[in-house]
Amino acid sequence: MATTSRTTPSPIVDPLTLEVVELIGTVVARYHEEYEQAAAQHALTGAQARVLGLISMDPVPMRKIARKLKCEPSNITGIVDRLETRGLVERRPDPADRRVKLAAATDEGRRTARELRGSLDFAREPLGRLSESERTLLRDLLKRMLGEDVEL
Amino acid sequence: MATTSRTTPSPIVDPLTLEVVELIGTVVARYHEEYEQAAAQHALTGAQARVLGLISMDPVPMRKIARKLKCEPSNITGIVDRLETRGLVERRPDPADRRVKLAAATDEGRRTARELRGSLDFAREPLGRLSESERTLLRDLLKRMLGEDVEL
DNA sequence: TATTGTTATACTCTATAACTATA
DNA sequence: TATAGTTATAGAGTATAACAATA
Repeated sequence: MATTSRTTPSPIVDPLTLEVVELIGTVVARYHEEYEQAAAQHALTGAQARVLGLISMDPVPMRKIARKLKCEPSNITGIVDRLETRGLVERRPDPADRRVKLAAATDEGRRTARELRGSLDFAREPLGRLSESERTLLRDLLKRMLGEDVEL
Repeated sequence: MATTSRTTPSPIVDPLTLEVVELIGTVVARYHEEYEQAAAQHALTGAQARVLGLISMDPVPMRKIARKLKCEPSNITGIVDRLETRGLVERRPDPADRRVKLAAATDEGRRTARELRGSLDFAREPLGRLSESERTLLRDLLKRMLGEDVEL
């Protein structure tokens, strides 16, 4: 212990809400940890894994990837460069607009993306502790929390 | 296309679980977005805000900060350097062990940390959509999910 | 003129390894 | 010898600004 600095619990938020926020913080930390770990198993960074996952179904214009990842388009250039060097992604022209380049997963890229999804333990480990009805409840609560109108 | 049968070791996950995982992904994204935004309002990076929040109550040894943030100790040096330059953090000797340096928030650092907590809308905005009983339910579900034994 | 992707630049975060000063 | 913190280094992500090709 050190200085006796009393910290004021800022805005008036009830203890229950604070507890839920803290729990969500724990979930967020756990989620990220597992995601980075799964990516690392394939020698990918988190950003690379996210981009690969994003384009693994259909080719996506560079600009659109940036919007989805909420970052500047110039960053995507580098990330796709590294994925392309590894043979997981390739750039294709867009027949409709010659300014656009589509980032598309190669066969190996799709395989890696699939394995990546599979190795995400988050579905099994923590969620496995809940029964089906509990998972349904959790789903509806999260949906309501995120703005979707769900009857509970 | 891999013709071998070992294509996907991914476990058969039911649609409900997948939906919950996806929802959690959305929560994680929203949480991060808000956190970075709150940090940016104080011209801090996410890592800086996390460190500042961590030491805002009591001084913490550099090594311990690294453990909490799950990163290498050498990284903390730089982050604390930048916080120190801004006058938000100071390094203090540990009377008990002269090898140890304690990172401690200054008065301004504590004020910033408090404002940071206050500007985290995550408590108000999404959680505000839930009633108190729903929040209680969510809390218990998250607790169970995270391993704490709770009777539901 | 506006948009797409890229390049160049600078900063931060990250891990690794080597160093110092203590223990 | 072992530990705490630092330095040096390199790679990656990020934002900004300027650029070429295309619309």
